[in-house]
Amino acid sequence: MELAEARQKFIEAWGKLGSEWGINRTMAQVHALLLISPDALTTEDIMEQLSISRGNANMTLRDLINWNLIEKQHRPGERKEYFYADKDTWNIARQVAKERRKRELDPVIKILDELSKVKGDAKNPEFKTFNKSVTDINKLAKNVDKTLETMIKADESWFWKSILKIFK
Amino acid sequence: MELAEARQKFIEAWGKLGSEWGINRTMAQVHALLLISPDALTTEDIMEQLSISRGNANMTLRDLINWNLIEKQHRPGERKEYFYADKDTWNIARQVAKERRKRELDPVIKILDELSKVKGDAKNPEFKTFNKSVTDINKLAKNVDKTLETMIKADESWFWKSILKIFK
DNA sequence: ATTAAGTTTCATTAATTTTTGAAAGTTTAA
DNA sequence: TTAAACTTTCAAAAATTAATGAAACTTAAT
Repeated sequence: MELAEARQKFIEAWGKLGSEWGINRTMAQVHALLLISPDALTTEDIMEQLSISRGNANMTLRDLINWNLIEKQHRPGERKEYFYADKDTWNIARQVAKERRKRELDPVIKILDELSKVKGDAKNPEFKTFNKSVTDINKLAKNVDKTLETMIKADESWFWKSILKIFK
Repeated sequence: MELAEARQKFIEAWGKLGSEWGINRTMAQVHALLLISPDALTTEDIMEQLSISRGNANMTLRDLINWNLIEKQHRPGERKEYFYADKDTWNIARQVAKERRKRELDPVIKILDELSKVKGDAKNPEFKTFNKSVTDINKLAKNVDKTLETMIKADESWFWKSILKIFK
């Protein structure tokens, strides 16, 4: 396979995975493109290589910056802005984990905590079932939360060494 | 908070979380409703409680069955079909992990394996960057895959005890 | 065989999400 | 200042995804 074709496939695959996981396809594709670009790219480069509009490119780049996955670079004597992606896969994974935890898991845990407190008649099957499901899911969510917390702080080789050791 | 209100909130929260993770909101809500229902429900019950159409209810229930999250039940002397959700949270988590791994992670690993094999000029920065990103992501994806594999097979208390022990 | 109860399908409609592109806004150098 | 280079915004359009509901289908009891 030619490098050009392989690059294209990578961008597509990353875009597809992104969209299956609630991340807009273009955002994932722009990220993929930057990941395999040795040098920082301009908005124009990105628009051209992915055939997307200026508005779309701009919004997407802003989002990626907010997720801390790419950074703006400036070059002396130039007005243009360049965008560069952090190439450290472990940083990327941690960053994504961090953002999604904050935006999605934490709010749910907050609600589950509240719902765990709801009181009711211990004889009422409807209450019992509700209570058990909520409590159980809450516990699971908290375990996931703690694990993510550790992962976010952890050094990559240590993390996988530890995980894979128990699971060998 | 009243039980009825709490149930409503739970259904909403589960629906929202689902949609953020690429699972259709209605599917997550039907699952939530069944999770907090002590007895199996009919299509009619579900249509009514969530105000959705018969077609939508039917498709959603079929999907949930395919994900192995709910089961059809029949009662002697009755034509109606009843739907009942597995209430074991750990089973649910494993089941979801299993399905998403099969549908989403495995195909990406397959592509990454192919892309890792692409040969190129070791002096070409474009090739070097591509190769490094693909190889690194591939390693990460395989570690995740192994961890999921273990989780899918594991007993809950063992799994969290092991994980949280290293991370305490 | 007929019918009534229940289930499934799928073309159409509705809702949501994403993208466009032109206009407005900013910045910097002359 | 002015104007060129570049960035941002956002209303409208397009694309995608989900939901509806009526008709077709299935099943089982009479």
